[in-house]
Amino acid sequence: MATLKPEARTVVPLTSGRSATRARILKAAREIFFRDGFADTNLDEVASRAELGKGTLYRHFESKAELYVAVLAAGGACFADEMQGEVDDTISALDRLRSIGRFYRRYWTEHPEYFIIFSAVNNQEFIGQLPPRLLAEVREIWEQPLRLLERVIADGLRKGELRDCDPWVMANVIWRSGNSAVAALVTPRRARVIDCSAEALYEATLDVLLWGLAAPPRARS
Amino acid sequence: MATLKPEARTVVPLTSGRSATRARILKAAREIFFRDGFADTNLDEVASRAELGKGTLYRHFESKAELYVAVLAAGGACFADEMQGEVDDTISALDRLRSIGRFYRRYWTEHPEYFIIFSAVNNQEFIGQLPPRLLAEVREIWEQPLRLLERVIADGLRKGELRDCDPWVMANVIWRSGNSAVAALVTPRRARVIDCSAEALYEATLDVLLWGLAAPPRARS
Amino acid sequence: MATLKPEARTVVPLTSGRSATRARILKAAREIFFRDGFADTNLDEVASRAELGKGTLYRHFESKAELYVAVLAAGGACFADEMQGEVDDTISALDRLRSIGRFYRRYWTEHPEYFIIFSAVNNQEFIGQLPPRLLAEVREIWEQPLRLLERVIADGLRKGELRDCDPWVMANVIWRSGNSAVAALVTPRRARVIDCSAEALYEATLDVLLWGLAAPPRARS
Amino acid sequence: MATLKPEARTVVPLTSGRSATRARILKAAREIFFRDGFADTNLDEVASRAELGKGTLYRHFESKAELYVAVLAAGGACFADEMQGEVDDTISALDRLRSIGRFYRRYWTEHPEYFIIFSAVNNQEFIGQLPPRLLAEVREIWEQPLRLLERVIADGLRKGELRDCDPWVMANVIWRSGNSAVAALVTPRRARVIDCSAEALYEATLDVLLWGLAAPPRARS
DNA sequence: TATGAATGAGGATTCATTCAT
DNA sequence: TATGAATGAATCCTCATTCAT
Repeated sequence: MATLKPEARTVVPLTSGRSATRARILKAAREIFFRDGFADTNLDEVASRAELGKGTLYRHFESKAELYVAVLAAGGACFADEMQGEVDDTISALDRLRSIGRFYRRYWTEHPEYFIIFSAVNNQEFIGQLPPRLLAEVREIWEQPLRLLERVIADGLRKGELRDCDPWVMANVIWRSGNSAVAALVTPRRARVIDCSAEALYEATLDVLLWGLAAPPRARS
Repeated sequence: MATLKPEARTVVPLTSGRSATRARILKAAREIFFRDGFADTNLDEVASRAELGKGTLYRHFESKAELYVAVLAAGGACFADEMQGEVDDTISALDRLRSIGRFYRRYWTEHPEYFIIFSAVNNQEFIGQLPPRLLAEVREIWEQPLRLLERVIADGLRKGELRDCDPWVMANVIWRSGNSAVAALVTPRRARVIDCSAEALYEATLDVLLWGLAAPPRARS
Repeated sequence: MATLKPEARTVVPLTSGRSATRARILKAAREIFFRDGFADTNLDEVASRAELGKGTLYRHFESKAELYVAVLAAGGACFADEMQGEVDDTISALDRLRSIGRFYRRYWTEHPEYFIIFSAVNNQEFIGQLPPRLLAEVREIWEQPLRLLERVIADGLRKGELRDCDPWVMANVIWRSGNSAVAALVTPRRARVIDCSAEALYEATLDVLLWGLAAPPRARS
Repeated sequence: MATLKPEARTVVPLTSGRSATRARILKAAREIFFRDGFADTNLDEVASRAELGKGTLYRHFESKAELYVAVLAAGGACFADEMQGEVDDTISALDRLRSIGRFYRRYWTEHPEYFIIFSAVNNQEFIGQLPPRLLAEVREIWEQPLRLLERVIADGLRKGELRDCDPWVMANVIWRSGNSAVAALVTPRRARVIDCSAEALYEATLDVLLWGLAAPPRARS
């Protein structure tokens, strides 16, 4: 409101300027996409939640799909970074997988928006409409965590901790089964088709997958 | 106009009259919903594919959502019936689960439309828009196969074939993980976010789940 | 308002039914396109002038451009028919050209809308945006009068009434010069860039063209 | 800010400062207006082609229309100057008209942008939107060449070289017919409604007009 | 019952113009 | 003076639903 002194200006950038606007749009978009899904999200509402004019959205993102993917990319980048940090190379592959499973649960429970948004893409809700360029971008973002899983599995195989399998295929099995369990965690109970404790479901999924992966004879608790 | 006596209903020719029209609508709707998803399905196209006037749709179904659920119900009824017929009580629980897994794969591969349509609901694509009555209907339809799984698991536990678990929770684990693998089977490769052989993925999922469930010591091939 | 007797219904079609709606849209569109030009025409206004919902326009015409061309086609068909009727084969080619010139003036003065609309296309105002199919349609419509001119000129050449020329090229010369003079007639004086009596301009154009075409020695008034 | 003394203006470097910026805007605007027409021209693109900020446009021109007219004015001033230089008072009026016709062809072929832009105004594409002040400006610019034509014609009449006519009206006839032929020259063939050799059309137009103007008996080649 | 024309709210996107820096 | 981010009115088009016939 009041005129700032020149020096004060360098403090402002956090709440104004191009990147701040972009961040506000992403935040608002994430919230609305999460609540309403891609098809039912109204960009007018995104704009007004971001306290910006509608046109401003288009100065930062070329289209609704582009905005969606940008939200997804932001979430994916975060996720991949944190997941990487979670992996402890000093423990067994099975324990690493278990700790990834715990991280997975914690992360998505704390950021359900990203999961739902990612999930929509993963479930081809609107994949058909996505221009190839954006599809490629989404792929790149989400391939990283899977490659990390693949590496852990390959390591476990080398050390004889795991039953024989194709690491890439098994990474996909874990990823998809894990997602299906997380989906229960982040979906409000009244919106779920089948009623079942999401916590128990998640634990059981993790347990079955680890048992199913482990090489006999067992040395686990 | 007047309520018909039950016997009178069976007299109505199967290829004309109210029920035949309904069937044509359901068929057309199933095809288009499958191809385009709920949001992008245009009822004009459904009507013209059914070779019916658009108004006719509304004489048989109250709304687009109602039509969607009716398609889903038809698919679910079919599925539950066939799945029931597949279960052979003379074999072990693990083998029964494996044979259900095979059936699952075969059924959805032959009827991908139903899977996609079911999947959309399952993934809360538009659950928010579904009136509670329709949601309840969907629930009832899809609970049957899960209850069947639950019974097989409970039986396996009784006979000591399986590791200790909550049958209902484990039925949900299998159901969700299985769905996540089927999703890969019925999604065209170019539309999948992550590239992985769907057949290998399905087999690996089935294998891991069964290993994970089986009680040690193992007696399986 | 009051219920009509069944017999009376057959009288109604002129003001209701699909073709009547189409006609109302064409009329409204012609008026607004005439007044505002293609780019500045608002289809909402067309709809409300036609006393129809906006969506109705799209049940009859696929797009704004399609509607524009339909208006043009209606005008062009009328024009070609009447022009054909105007040609009297018993008189000399020069006199036939003169009478076509008179017809031209009369017709466009009575239907300035069509001229303006045609003119916009002719002056490539939005030709670039026109899908090839529509461009071809426009071409076909407007080629007819030119072919008629070409025939009259060729006939005059055969009879030695006209100076040597390429009939198709000369038809184009007359058509374009004629149009440029008609443009003055149908443009309100205040909107014209250069102030000049439109009537005198038209007469002088006709006179110069005919003199310029006639073979010497002259036998004209 | 303050009014500069006339001498001071010539001191401003030609490649920087206010007038150079203005020139760059005009050049960019001319190119884009030419390619896209008034309605479809995007000022963002003009600014970026001029390698200037968008706001800068508004420091030099009050509005899009104002910019359009400025482009037009620049072209018109050029044209009038060169046309004036082309007229050779030592030859006959008919020959002077013919040489103007040649100049006309050459000039517009070399500067199609100006012609298209001028043409758009001439064809009232957006005359309705033009504030009266700008319309007056356009009029003044384009009246000069017509007055020059008028003088040549009046001279020809005085010397008995031309058939009797109103010089101002006839100047308008030549101007409009000439424009209609130039239009063919500067319009890419695929964009023309009617297909006809533009060169032949131009020559034929010139020929017919001169024959039509010349007083009999003829003494022309 | 079947029809299909009509509806109009709704939504994505564009762009000339403004204004704080 | 130059900038370019922000604006928001404007506009084309879609489509689920209604209703007169």
